[in-house]
Amino acid sequence: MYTWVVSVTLTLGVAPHTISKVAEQYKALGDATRLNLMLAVAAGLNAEACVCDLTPETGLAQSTVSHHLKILVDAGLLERSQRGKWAFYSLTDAAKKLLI
Amino acid sequence: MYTWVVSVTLTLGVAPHTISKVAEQYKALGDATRLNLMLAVAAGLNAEACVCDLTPETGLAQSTVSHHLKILVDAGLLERSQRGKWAFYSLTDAAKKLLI
DNA sequence: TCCTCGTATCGATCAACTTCGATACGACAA
DNA sequence: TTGTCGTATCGAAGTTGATCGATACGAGGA
Repeated sequence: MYTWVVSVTLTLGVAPHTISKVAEQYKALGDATRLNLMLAVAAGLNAEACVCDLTPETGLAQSTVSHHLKILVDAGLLERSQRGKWAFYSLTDAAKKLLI
Repeated sequence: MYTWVVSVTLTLGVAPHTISKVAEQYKALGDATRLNLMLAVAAGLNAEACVCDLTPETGLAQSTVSHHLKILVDAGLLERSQRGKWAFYSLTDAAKKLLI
């Protein structure tokens, strides 16, 4: 009984093995703290931000913010680039497509 | 230090009090089982499906499927309509906008 | 080299989530 | 009314997740 799977693949272009990856991205965005982090990065100068700026925004511990950022990077929604002592995060193309 | 919040409100149209609602929708989609349920509903005849059809698809217990459907309804992604003994679920407009 | 600062990782704690079986509810048929 | 069938709710068990403080790591400056 995989008829609906075939239909989805054809009409929506979603292959079964990519569903878990998409679910991972949705799950990463499905937390108010992480969604705020994404919006803060998007609103930052040059659409990027470092942990030192993000941490005060959230009111959470620095280790917690770093943990959330890692989840977003693993989901393919953020990119990390080290410049000097600072780590800058920016949105990936996949994130821009997902965020409205 | 709410400058970025204002910026987001203006450029993306996301008011702070709606962020948690959006996060709830993303969280609802951030589960492979629920994402499959959404796709199964979308691929169903007339873009709707009843629990009796959905349960065999997932391989999970009927009570578990019913629980996931409730989460999707609470998030505003599915609509429930009772017809006779059967409960039919269909996608809301919000869900159609979120799913690519 | 040694120290400082920004960031990541670790371990623990508490809350939230997923799943199940059992059971209750509601609509229809006999 | 009584029984059956589809669905929702409940309670419990095990898993996952969010958060923190402490600490380790790494780059730059003194």
